Amino acid sequence: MNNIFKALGDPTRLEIVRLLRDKSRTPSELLEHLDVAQPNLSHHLDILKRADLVEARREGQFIRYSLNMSVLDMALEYFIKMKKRS
Amino acid sequence: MNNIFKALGDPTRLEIVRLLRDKSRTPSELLEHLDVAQPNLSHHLDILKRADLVEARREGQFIRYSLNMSVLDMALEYFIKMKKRS
DNA sequence: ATCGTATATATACATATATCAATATGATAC
DNA sequence: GTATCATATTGATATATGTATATATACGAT
Repeated sequence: MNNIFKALGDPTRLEIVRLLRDKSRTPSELLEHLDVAQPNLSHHLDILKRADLVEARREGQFIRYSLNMSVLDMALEYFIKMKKRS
Repeated sequence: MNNIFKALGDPTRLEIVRLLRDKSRTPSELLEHLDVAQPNLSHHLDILKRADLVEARREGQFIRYSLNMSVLDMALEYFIKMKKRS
């Protein structure tokens, strides 16, 4: 659980998640909206992938990244449970 | 927003939040449940406080920490909105 | 079919910075 | 003076970012 938050605890990655919220995108598409170097983006995507927040699937020449909703559900559940106890 | 996640992205702090979910506690009470040195706990509490996740109020000799529910609501909202777009 | 080239993405490496944990010290309330 | 808690400092480790390089795919020419 803390890995999910850790992955979200960076402004660039939070922005990536925001962009993927609308639709799945390729790294090069993401680069158009972000002010980071390409290898840097690649690294952030790797962290998000390892936290299971995003999924990658190859589409020919491209790789398409999308949000993993089930992990986002877990995070949502976390806060819902927190409320219940209070 | 990313500061909230950043604050939650550490196992010790997540455990502190879990403990405060039940009831507000003083640092010395928290220490009974955590395997960290006192100054270390103090530092973690400071991070949580700066992220507005917890509030501190002095009670004589003690300081009582409690969860700030409104910020937790914000986090909850964040994930709810994420779902809506998908 | 393979060779060369362009494009998309990842990896390696170096470096700066941030984070964490431990120890020591300081401040406040009793 | 003692208990509770915070702050400062230090050192180790992790993280973020940039540059350079490598890998994978696509595609056209031969």
